[in-house]
Amino acid sequence: MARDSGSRRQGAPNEVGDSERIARRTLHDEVLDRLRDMIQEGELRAGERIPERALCDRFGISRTPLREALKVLATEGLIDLLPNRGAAVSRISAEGLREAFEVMGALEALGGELACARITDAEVAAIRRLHERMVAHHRAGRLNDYFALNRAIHEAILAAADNRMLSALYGRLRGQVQRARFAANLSEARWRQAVAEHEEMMAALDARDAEKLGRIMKRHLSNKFETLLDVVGEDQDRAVS
Amino acid sequence: MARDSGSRRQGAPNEVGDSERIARRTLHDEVLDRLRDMIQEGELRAGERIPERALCDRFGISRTPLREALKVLATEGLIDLLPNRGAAVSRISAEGLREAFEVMGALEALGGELACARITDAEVAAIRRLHERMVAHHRAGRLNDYFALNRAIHEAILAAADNRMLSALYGRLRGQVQRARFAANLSEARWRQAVAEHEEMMAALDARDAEKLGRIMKRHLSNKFETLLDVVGEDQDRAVS
DNA sequence: AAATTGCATATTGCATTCAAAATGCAGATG
DNA sequence: CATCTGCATTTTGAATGCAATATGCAATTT
Repeated sequence: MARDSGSRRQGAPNEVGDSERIARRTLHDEVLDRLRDMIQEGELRAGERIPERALCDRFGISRTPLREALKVLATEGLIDLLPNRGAAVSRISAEGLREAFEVMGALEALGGELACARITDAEVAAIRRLHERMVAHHRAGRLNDYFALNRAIHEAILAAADNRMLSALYGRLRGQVQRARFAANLSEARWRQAVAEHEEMMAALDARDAEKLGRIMKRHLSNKFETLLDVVGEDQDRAVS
Repeated sequence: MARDSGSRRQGAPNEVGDSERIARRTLHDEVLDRLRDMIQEGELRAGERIPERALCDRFGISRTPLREALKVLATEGLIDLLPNRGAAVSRISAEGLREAFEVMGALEALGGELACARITDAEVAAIRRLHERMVAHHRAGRLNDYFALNRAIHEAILAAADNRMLSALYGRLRGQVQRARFAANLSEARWRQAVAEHEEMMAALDARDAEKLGRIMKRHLSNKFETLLDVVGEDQDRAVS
């Protein structure tokens, strides 16, 4: 297929900062990350077909590594594989969104509970600082900064839970869900409520009250889902993303 | 590669009972299931290398669909992919097992809670019958039958929770974990305890007490993990499976 | 004799090729 | 005029081929 040069390339050299080690990624891995991003960033829209050939040309690779990446994306739930008919970016139904949020709620709660048992004082202090900054962003109405800190806090708690499987699973679900960018619209009331819940979370975390933190985080996520439904509107059948 | 016949085969026709629809599965799907089984059944042991060529010969397929299946198994966590060095059945560390059980506990609890809200009387009655049969197996000391019913009960509760994502996730984790066949040895004391917990579960389910059922199921799984650790022994570093 | 180097072999990653299924469209049929 | 049939085109599924990396072994050096 006369590619840029007939020779082998060997992955973007060293994207991680790991200075000694020479990073040598495989093409399918690279493509996988790239496609995941494209889907999550909305560059590929839900329901959109993914013709193999077009992407191959775009990435300058052959179909083999691309197809391997597609199989993986399918198991991650980001695309649907229609036998003999190619791949399409998966649509998330309102139903699927509910399911994802229910599971994420349970995972967040678990993260909170485990974190209470395992977190160090220093880590709590660090999260506290993130929290203060987040509250400041709320006061100033800086939604994007608020979301960034919000996410950082949830990730810090998960990290403190010291369960890689949990973090990985949660990350995957968030990836599936965040395509529904309810984020953009958030009523002032909902926003205040979310911040209040975060205050509660901090209190429970300070007290190392696992039960309580778990409950709050579960409720927090449940409310997040309600917010999303508000934004999406009433028709339950419409694909959300 | 001179296969059995140069021609295309088209998957085992119609393994599902779906009588009208002609099932036409792809090779990689078929291989995927087959490999998953082989790993979970212990036909491929943990740590064992998986040379592509050997499996291709064995299945009578080319490397392409096999490699696609391997990529998927890797994302499912059943195998590790070493760049340029092939695949190996993943070892589960005691650490990984703990993580998996923590997550499964949260998922079971969620399943129980949701089930309480959504389950019908008929479904409860059906689970009750499964429960009675399971108890009978316990009394008679039929471990395998007990396990079968045990699993059926947990699956029925999950099904009643009406959350496909939850069921799928749980199934995957169980797949990773069940290779550690602690099942075989189970002290009488532990067994009695498990049955007692199931009694509690039934009571909570009858009362539709979501909180309580969730708590019990979480503890149930936590105990299951303890049991496993008993069997595995004390050295934390040894790979369990 | 142990360690190291160089080479032959085997295995993996990817590109390419070939076959089967799906898609689109023109003409035929009612 | 709408629908159906048959063929050409496109696209997917799988096999094969080729280059690069890893592996194993023997000869060499100290």
